[in-house]
Amino acid sequence: MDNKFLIIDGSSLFFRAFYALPLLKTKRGLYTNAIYGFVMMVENAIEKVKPTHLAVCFDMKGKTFRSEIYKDYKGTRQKTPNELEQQWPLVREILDHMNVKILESPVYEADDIAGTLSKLGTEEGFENYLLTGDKDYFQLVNEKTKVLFTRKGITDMDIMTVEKIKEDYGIEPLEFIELKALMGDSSDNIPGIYGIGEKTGLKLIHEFHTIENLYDNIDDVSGKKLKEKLIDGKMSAFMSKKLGTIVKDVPLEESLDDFKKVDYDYEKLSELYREFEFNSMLDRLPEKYRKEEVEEISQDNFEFVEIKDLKEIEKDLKDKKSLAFKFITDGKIYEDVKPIYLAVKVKDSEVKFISYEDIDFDFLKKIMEDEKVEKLGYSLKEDIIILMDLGIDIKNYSHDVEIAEYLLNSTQSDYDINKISMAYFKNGYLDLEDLLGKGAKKKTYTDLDKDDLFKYFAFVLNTIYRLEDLQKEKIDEEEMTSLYQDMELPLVEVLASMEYVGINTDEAVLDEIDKQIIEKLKTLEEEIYEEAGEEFNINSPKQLGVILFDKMDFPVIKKTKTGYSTSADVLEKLRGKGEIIDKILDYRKFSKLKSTYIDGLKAVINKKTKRIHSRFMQTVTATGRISSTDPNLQNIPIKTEEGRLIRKAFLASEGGVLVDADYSQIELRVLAALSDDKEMLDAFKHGLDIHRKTASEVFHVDYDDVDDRQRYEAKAVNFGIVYGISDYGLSQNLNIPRKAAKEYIDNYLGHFVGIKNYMAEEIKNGKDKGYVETIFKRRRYIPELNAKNFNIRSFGERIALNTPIQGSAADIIKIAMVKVYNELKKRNLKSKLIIQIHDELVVDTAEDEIEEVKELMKDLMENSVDLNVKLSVDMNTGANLYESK
DNA sequence: ATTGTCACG
DNA sequence: ACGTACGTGACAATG
Repeated sequence: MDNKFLIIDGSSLFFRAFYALPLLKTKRGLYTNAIYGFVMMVENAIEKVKPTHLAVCFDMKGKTFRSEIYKDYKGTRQKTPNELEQQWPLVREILDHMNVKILESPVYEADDIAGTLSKLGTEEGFENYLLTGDKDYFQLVNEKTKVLFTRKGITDMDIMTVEKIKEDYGIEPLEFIELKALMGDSSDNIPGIYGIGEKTGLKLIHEFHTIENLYDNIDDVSGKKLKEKLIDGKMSAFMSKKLGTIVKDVPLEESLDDFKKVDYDYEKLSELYREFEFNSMLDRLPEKYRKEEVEEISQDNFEFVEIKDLKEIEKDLKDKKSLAFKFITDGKIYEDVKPIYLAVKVKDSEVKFISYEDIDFDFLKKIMEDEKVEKLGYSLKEDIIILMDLGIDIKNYSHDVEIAEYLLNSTQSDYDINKISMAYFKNGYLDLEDLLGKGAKKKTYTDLDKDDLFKYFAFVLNTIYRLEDLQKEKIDEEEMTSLYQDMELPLVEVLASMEYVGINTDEAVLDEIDKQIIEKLKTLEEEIYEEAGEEFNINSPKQLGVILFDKMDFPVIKKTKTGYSTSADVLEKLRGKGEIIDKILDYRKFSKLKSTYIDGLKAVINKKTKRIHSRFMQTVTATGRISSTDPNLQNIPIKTEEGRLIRKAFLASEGGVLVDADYSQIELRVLAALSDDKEMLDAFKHGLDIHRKTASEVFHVDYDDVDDRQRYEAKAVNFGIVYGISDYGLSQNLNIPRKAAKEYIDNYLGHFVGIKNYMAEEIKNGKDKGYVETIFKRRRYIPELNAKNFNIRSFGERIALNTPIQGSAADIIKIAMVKVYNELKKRNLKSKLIIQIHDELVVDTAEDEIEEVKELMKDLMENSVDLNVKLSVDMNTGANLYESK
């Protein structure tokens, strides 16, 4: 058999792979796109060439002999991004396990080594293949040497032979050196001759073949301008030729025999591919090294039937007491938009579709409320809301693909079922975005062909079943089964109810406040223009910055990456230096109130019910908290009186009151429980004011002698502890010197030793395991903890400290929510849980149930969990949110 | 689509 | 020596 030598230009492939692919990231936060693309290209080339010999060449960092010739060589190269840098050692690790020889030199570049190898190969009569994305290699092509030139993407490859080069460029391979001498190379910062590009260059080389010959016959060049350019650039051309010529006699220790291809270390490769989540790579390995979970999805994934009578599923349900379902709808039922279809799949049966109008709702109610039939779904909250509207009380729903995936990795940006599917399976996907498009032209389900629509939802329902066991297994392995079944799944129904019920909102109250705000804004606007001496857009930070810092010469306190910072803390520091500052702060405040809380809220009041149905989201935050959108009801103003007035628009339902219950210091209590700090536990046990207690320790004064300022500062220290403290952060917050902040912290940790130890332990633990967890085993992976970059690592450490605290508090209130909701339901009370604000619950309470509700809320919230610290709940009632808080 | 700002816990 | 508090969502301006 003939010897075939595959020589790989590692550096160029690595860069090409990185820029050709989106930034892929593993669950642990490892970037893998360059590695993936690299391995893919190498494997493709190996498959194509079937080499007997193999080598990879890399550039090393630092200067090479070319820098001696021209100091600016590669001077235009930008710093490699961090995401790329990280992948570098991992590629080498893979190559090691592929048993490929890696060559690099402090003096020569990858192409010089490759040139030398191809020369060696040529001399021995090998067939040589150079795999690269760099055109420079064309000069190495000869009868025995071809270039595998990667094109756009990572799968396309051109095979460059002598003939192909002649055909494409009309010149000989070696003449590429001459061409580059003339046109230069911007990526390597080789100058060439100014004003000569590929076109002119090719024409000249075609005619004169070498630059020596060109300059010997310079008078034969047509065109005066061009001749001038050539004469002016002669030096540069010859230097560029030197720079652009690939060296072919780099001294090497290895002989060709050393590059003989050897078998891979499959065991190790399989391990790495798993870590990198390279499922398709695993498939290329011999059978016994493949990943078991990778499962082929076939076309039946998309099969379905349409039915006219829902009862057709009844016989299937006889054997399998399990079904997945999804309503297909373009809107919200509480906005009077009815679903178009219902998709159902009884386990192991075909997916069935039925028009919404054709549904026998009594039958639907029967199966949905049948405790013996388990239900599965994806984004079940949406479907439960629809069922609620139909008066159906779903029972025994046991899996929600979205919620499950969120528990497995809470830091993803979305939980699109197609993306989840791609992470578990190999093929057979349908992307909703491909179907509906995005942006302004986004279609609705109604716009789609019925066939496309059904195909997609058939995929969804089939995927729910395919994922069920895999996700549940993982959840079990990570000890989150109880968290999933006893907390998150029951909560889905609670959140569905909160969204469905909504909160009674009085638009007239908002209109009244609006009138006053409009007046205030008008006056402020005029006064600001007056002092600025011109009119401008006060809402534009850019324009405001110009007025304040260029025109009016206020001192610049802080800059953002685009210009001057005009944020409130900056303006705060400028207070007293001019009346305009206070006016801008006021203007900002009222402008915010108007846009977000007057206009914004008015726009989302349901016309028919006069209620606002905020969507409470369960899979958004990295810590386990719930979030609220459209509108966000978790950030209604309270800190300033003007803003707080907005709360008067949120009313109890007719004749009732709002009962508001909030946990007192829940995060600090959680911290006391987690750290088991004796002092802190003691303080809570004795019902002390925790900020006052902190102040007495930080400032070394008696508990009773703490003054207001000290308490205020101690409060900031406590916040800092919860956030993962830094002296700088505290100093900024309190506007005190960093040294003073450091002293506060040292005093604090010197006294609360349990907390100090806990913090160190938590960080170590996070670094070792790659994640931290809450009291109830909710997990958050923190790849930042092992970053080389100080800032990123510090950020990771603060996350490691904050997440267990914030997350455990979130766990606690979630448990309380489920208990309160279920108790209200069990007792058949009219009162409904309608809002959660992280440490606070609001129940829209019927008048005759007030005492009962207050009692049960306090009891269930304070005793929702069993901790070594007491939980304390404060209660308030009122006709509206202003009064109940 | 991104940035700056600001509302909340 | 590094430059920072943790977690969200909405809006207006601007690229």
